Amino acid sequence: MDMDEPAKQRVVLAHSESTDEAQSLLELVELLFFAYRDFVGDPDRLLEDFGFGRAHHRVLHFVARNPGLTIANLLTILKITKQSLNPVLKELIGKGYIISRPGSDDRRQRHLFVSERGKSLAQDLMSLQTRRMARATSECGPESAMVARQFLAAMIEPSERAEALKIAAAQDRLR
Amino acid sequence: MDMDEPAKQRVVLAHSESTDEAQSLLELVELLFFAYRDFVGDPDRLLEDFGFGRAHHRVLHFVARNPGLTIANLLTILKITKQSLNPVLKELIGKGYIISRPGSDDRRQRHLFVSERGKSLAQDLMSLQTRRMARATSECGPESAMVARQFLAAMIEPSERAEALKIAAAQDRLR
DNA sequence: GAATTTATGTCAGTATTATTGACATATTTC
DNA sequence: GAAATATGTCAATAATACTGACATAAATTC
Repeated sequence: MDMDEPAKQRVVLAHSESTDEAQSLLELVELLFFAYRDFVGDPDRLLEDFGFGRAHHRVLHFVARNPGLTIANLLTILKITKQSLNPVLKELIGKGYIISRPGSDDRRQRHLFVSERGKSLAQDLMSLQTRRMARATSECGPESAMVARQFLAAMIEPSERAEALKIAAAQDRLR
Repeated sequence: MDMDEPAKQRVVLAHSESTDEAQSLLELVELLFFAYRDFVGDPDRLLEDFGFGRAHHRVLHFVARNPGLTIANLLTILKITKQSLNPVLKELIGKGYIISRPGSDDRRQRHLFVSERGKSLAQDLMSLQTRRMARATSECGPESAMVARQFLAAMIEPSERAEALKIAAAQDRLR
């Protein structure tokens, strides 16, 4: 590095903005990657025993949390196509984890519910993930969970945030 | 609810533990799902323009952040098999985003580096993700980022945590 | 009441990313 | 020289996603 070229150095600093700040953001990005990897790893192992995958987990989870959900609702939450959902949902219904009922109001719609079996599996999967959250909370202190909650919410796409918060705040019907 | 059956109520409470606590953990689980969905959504759109997928992103990212990484290192970080990595890495090398060099110490090993082109794409992808983190930080306050960092680290599998923190704390070589 | 729209279901073809198992090659270590 | 190690490769398979096309039933609109 040429010591007598201060202009060049200024350019470098301008490009990297505040280095500490940038480094902190980078760390958050990578820690989120690792945290999520382990967060989904727990349920993955249990799901294997049932011949299910992550896609089954997500469907079962949101149906358990939002009984009476329609197909269209579910597709919006999961952001997948009906063609992707179909085989997964069919399998969950076929194996008796989810129950589909035509709507009484609009009979074209299907309202989805978990069976006792589905409720039980959804609970087991959920408890693996809340356990991880509980451990992190106990390590970082109860206030940290509130901050983490706020921070995660702020990461959600603004246009989706209200909807996501509404779902997350759903009365817990799993117990 | 029968007001004169305190015993029953106690049983319910025992099963659900502290309801507020449980509800808070459930919310964290769901918010993490939505946050991560959007977190990976940004880069996905950019990657499409290059004919790359998420797998390419992860490889490019960790090579950019840890120049000289060996294949074995990379497999450990990503927790995938070499057969899964192979086509992705070959494509990144073939298109000139990553450079592979035999180790001078152990010539069986391959040391991976990003090219200028690879560095540039890695930067662009990273900035999409740090931007989201920056937005969340500005919404929740600078202290929140530190708490979020601690909380995410606590979510990582204890046996992996030291390694993950080491990687996340790597000097930023992207700029 | 006929025409259109909507909610769902289904088929076919394809892509990405992952797996296991088997085997090849080069290099290092014992 | 034999064994272990790091990487590369082939084949078969699976899970999860996509687009496009089309079918059906029910609701809505004209």
